[in-house]
Amino acid sequence: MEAVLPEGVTPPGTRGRILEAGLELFAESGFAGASIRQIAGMVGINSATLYAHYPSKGHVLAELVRIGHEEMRTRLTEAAAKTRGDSAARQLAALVRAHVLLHTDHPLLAVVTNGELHALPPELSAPSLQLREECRLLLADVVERGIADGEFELDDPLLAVTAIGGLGVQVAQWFGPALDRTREQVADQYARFALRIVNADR
Amino acid sequence: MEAVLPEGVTPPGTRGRILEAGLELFAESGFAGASIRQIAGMVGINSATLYAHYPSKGHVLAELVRIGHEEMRTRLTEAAAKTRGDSAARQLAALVRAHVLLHTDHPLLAVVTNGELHALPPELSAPSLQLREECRLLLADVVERGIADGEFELDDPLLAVTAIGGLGVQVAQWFGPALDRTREQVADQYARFALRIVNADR
Amino acid sequence: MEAVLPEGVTPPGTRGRILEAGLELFAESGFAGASIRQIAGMVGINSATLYAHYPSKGHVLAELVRIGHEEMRTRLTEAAAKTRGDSAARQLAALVRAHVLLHTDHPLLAVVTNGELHALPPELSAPSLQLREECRLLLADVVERGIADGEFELDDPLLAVTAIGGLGVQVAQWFGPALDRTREQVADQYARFALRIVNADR
Amino acid sequence: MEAVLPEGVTPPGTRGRILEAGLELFAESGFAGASIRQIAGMVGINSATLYAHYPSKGHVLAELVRIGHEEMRTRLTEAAAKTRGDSAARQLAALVRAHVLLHTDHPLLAVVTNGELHALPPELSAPSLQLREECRLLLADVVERGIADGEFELDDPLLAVTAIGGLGVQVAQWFGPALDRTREQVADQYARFALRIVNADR
DNA sequence: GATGAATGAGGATTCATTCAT
DNA sequence: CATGAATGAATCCTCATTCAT
Repeated sequence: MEAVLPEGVTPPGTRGRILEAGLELFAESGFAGASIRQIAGMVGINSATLYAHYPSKGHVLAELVRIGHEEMRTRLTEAAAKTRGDSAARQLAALVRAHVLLHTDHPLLAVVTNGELHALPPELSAPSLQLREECRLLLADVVERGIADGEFELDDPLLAVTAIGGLGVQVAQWFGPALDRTREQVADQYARFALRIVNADR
Repeated sequence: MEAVLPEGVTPPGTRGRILEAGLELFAESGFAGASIRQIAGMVGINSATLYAHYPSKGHVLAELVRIGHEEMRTRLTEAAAKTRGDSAARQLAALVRAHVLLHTDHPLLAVVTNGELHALPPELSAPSLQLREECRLLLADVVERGIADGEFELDDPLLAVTAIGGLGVQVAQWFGPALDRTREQVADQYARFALRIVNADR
Repeated sequence: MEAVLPEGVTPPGTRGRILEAGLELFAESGFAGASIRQIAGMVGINSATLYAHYPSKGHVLAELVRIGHEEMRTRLTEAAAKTRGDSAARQLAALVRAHVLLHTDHPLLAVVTNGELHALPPELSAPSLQLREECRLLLADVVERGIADGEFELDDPLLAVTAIGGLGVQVAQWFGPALDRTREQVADQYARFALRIVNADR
Repeated sequence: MEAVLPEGVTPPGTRGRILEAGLELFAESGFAGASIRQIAGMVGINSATLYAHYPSKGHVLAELVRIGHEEMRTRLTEAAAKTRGDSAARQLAALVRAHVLLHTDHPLLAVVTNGELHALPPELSAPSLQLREECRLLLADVVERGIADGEFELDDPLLAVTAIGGLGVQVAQWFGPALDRTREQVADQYARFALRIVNADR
């Protein structure tokens, strides 16, 4: 699978190509399993040259993780903003659609962002953890509003939020050209699943 | 988190302790990130001694992955057997409950089983991939039966099966004593989410 | 004994010093008995640095074996060329002299070249084996010509060629400053022995 | 090539099988290149069991080297004894025949005996070095007698002795079923070569 | 920016050997 | 006699990183 970073955030030139190579290799082999020489080899530079662009292997991962989380925050925030004032159901659907599309559009980035965060020292992972919590709150707020409005019906809202978030995350594990569904089809279906989970799809 | 292997499958003595240490370390750092010396250190043996029990680091992982997939197959098969003849909804609930409980009871094993399979050479991963497909079919069959019986209502059964499967898998990422929910509570809620996804919870 | 490589073929700098150290140690302890750390220690570098110059221990041996065989081919070919048109006896003497001098001048290289070839994987030893066969043919042709011309008298030319070749090879086992013979003296005597073996020294 | 030890000297049972396996492996890979586990594996015993028969890997080699040198001494002494009173030429021929036959009959043993002696600590190699010198003297004496009797004509007897000895040693490198010569044919030819070297074959 | 050479630490694995059973 | 488990030392080699050029 090709490593695609979100538009506009990839640094130009060698820096960007290092990031793309790192993304692909970290996704495939994990942070520990990918070597600086592999990354450099994929970029076509000497491994020492990498240090002219990033101070360490960890900083390459850190930038990827940051980009991944920022992209998530951006997309979810936009989705929430665009549906401000709509019913909780419509807003939830928009959030889930955005979340799923994030994972269909950047599956490798999602895999690295979610799966390799543990490899970062706390001071590098902290900002990402905060973004993640922000996003969770975005979702949780909508669910709570839906309950308050009587739109949703849930015994355990926290588990519902967790489940709906998990649904989207899993998409990165399997979405690809092998599947004969478009990103839109998956997003629509998953939004519907979410509405059903909160019992808004009656 | 303590590394707990399913009952009855842990080899006795040093072999079993190696497996437990490997489970914990592979879950925490990934296959490449965990060293043979770390594993041996956790067991309290010299790293060379490990080779009296397993021919390579990969074989330790392979056995863990095999155990994980066999436990999944066992539990799902049992759940299906116990509900043979029941309505598709009851059977789906039983399968999801079993799937979720697998992930609450052995979260580390699930993380390793799902996340480190790629580190195995194909000949060691093939048997596990087949078990995984078996389990997917178990779930898919129930969903199809539910549709045929008019119990379930779904536009895209394949995506629903994927989503329901993904729900359970994600549980391993967060379930733990920090959460004030019992394994049973999570399983019940998730079973209900699954029924809602297939629109059987009307 | 000091490890002396043929003039002009030693790579400059560290690469060459690695080769010389390898030569000495492989000759003394065999390929398996010499460690990469010993070689590096003799050169005065870290053992990891060796891999900046050769991809593996085997490649160090391979280059030595290649140099040894090429030097043999060069010397024998030159000797044959310089005596083109001479009698078979004179040409045989020239070949044996060249062969013996090769072994007095580079005894360690000969020991490694002949004795450690088996340690190389086939794809690395094949070129050397071909050079060796070339040299054997050079000798065999002269002997056959001598027989055809009536200069030599032999029941079993193949065994004679083998014996004469073997004579030279053995020189590397004992020639050294301890012996009070010069390289020229040994070469002259051995050339004479060869002529006697083919019964040209009547 | 099968590892054949001289008759009557192989210890019975496991001890002997260890010796044969060691012979084969030391000949193929050198002392350092052959492992105790390989030897044990070839014998069909656990590697620890080997220590019930030999106190160390070095002692296995030491016994092989001792057997090899004793066999050489035995055969050469017998050849000399059987030709006591004969002309120097006949005795030289007998010695060379015996020497060559030793190397056709036990090529692996010769390779190990000559090529791996350096791997032994001095106190284990000393006895063998003495046997070797004994054999050299046997040959040197005959050559000197031939010169004194006027049978042989040599400028440099020492080199001649070395050359004739070397001839035989080399036989172990190539003699085998691939060659369409019998052991007797090789021995006869080489004896003749030796006589020619000393110029007794006029 | 880029590189080749260098390094100390550590990787997985094998070594010869020991010992309780 | 034989073994399985154990070990400390050593194996080859790769690691991330540095630095002079």
